[in-house]
Amino acid sequence: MPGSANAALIKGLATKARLSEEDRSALAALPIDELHVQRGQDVLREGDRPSRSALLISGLTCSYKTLASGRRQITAFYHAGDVPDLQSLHLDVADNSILALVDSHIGYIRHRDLEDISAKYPTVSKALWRATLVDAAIYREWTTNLGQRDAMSRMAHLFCETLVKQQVIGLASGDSCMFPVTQAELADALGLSVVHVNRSLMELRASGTISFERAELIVHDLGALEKQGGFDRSYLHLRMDDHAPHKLK
Amino acid sequence: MPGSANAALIKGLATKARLSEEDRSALAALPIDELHVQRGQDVLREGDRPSRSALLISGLTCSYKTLASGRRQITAFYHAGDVPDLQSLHLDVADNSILALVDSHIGYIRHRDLEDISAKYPTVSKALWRATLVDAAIYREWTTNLGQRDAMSRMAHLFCETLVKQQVIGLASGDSCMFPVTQAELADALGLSVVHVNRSLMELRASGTISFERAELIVHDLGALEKQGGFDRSYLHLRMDDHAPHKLK
DNA sequence: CGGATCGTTGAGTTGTATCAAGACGGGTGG
DNA sequence: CCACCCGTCTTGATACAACTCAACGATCCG
Repeated sequence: MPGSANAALIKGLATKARLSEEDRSALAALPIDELHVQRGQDVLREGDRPSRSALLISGLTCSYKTLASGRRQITAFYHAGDVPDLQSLHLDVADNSILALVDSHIGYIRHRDLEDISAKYPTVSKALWRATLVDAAIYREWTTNLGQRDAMSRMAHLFCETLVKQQVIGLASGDSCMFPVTQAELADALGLSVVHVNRSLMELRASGTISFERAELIVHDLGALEKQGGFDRSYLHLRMDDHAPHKLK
Repeated sequence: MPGSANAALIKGLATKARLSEEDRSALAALPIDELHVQRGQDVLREGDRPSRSALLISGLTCSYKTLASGRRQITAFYHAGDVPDLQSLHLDVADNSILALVDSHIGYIRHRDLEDISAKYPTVSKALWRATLVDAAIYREWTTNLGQRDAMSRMAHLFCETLVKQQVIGLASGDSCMFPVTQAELADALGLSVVHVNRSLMELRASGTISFERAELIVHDLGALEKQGGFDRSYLHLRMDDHAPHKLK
């Protein structure tokens, strides 16, 4: 189905930047090579020099860094419509890897095509730039999350972020969404041990604010969860204006 | 002295992106309002909607976030030639504050002027974009640092980063540089308590790899420090080609 | 049925935080 | 010039959050 990849791109970008009709039709014409990657497969490896960026059409990916010690830090999760390595457009060698956490559908967009469209449509260029700036804002928030909050709050914060991101792209139903990560992956994202993730998770569940089973996150009390995580969505820089009221609380 | 601010900007950008002669002369003509800020003064506050970005001409600034709990996370340090809030060019409301850690000299560049120059000189636009991408890469590394390394290694990593950044802009003499931060500020950057920063610092000093007194960082054994911190400069995406061999090890 | 992955639990250890207090130095005002 | 204050650094004692190691249970799948 040609164009579905472009639709995902446009939808994702639209949550991060303003797109005119002209921008949309230009983006709709962008050539995108689609392919499937299986769970556990790397989409990009640290040190690569890609000539194209990977759009996530469906599924879930993360970027991560591996240390000499063998430890791993997940630095971000990406959902449908995100371009996890958009920065590779201008940063020649990748400083992180990207991994599919579940079977995913991705689309490759050649850097040359991105540069062409950027040159021709300044507002598209601005939108892409802005998308990378939003990613950066999220990294800042993660740094803060890891540096200042304890295990429970960190986890609550991550769950809030995940829910909101998916609500915005219409992948959540009410206050629940799919989040197919193992506790080991949560541990790597939160800078905690697996055991401690397990305990914090059970504590969160016991408090009645969330359920998290079989890859599904159900938030029973978003207010409580946001409070617990010190979550304030403004760092996501969402464009709420023309976005339908996705049950904005 | 007109132009010294522009020179700082060009020098800083040149470490992060390739600039043609044409780019340089365009940047040299950019209007920049200079002013001094005193130590402890905010250059920008979370929630602001600036219409200009702040170039750091001399001194030291950091970006930080304050939590409801009163805790604070420093998310980055900025040196001469950096533009700490360049992202505000496209991100309307600031999600962090910026603070002068010592008396500093900064220059304001109007967003309108940046947009004009970007429209006219695509390679300048690309250079600015790339500068924000390098910042993002550093945030990713910090997330990893906070999530995966223990106190000593975190600190070693930060010292390596600080030294290398200053070597690149010519502010270091050999393997030492000024780094006028208090231990409390280090604590906020590293996600540690002041007491623990003090102890880790003394341990680092005792190991003979560094000295850190009266705002001066002296690295006696860079190899050992890099090893301790698991430091690999590639995430800084430095352009080493036309940069004089600043004692590149 | 056996193996693999993932989640859960227990026990003991370690890294880091907190609280508290003293030491040092630079600046200010009497 | 001294006395004092304030910010910073240092040190000790204690508490706790999070880690490690180890084992077991539950699923799922071939």
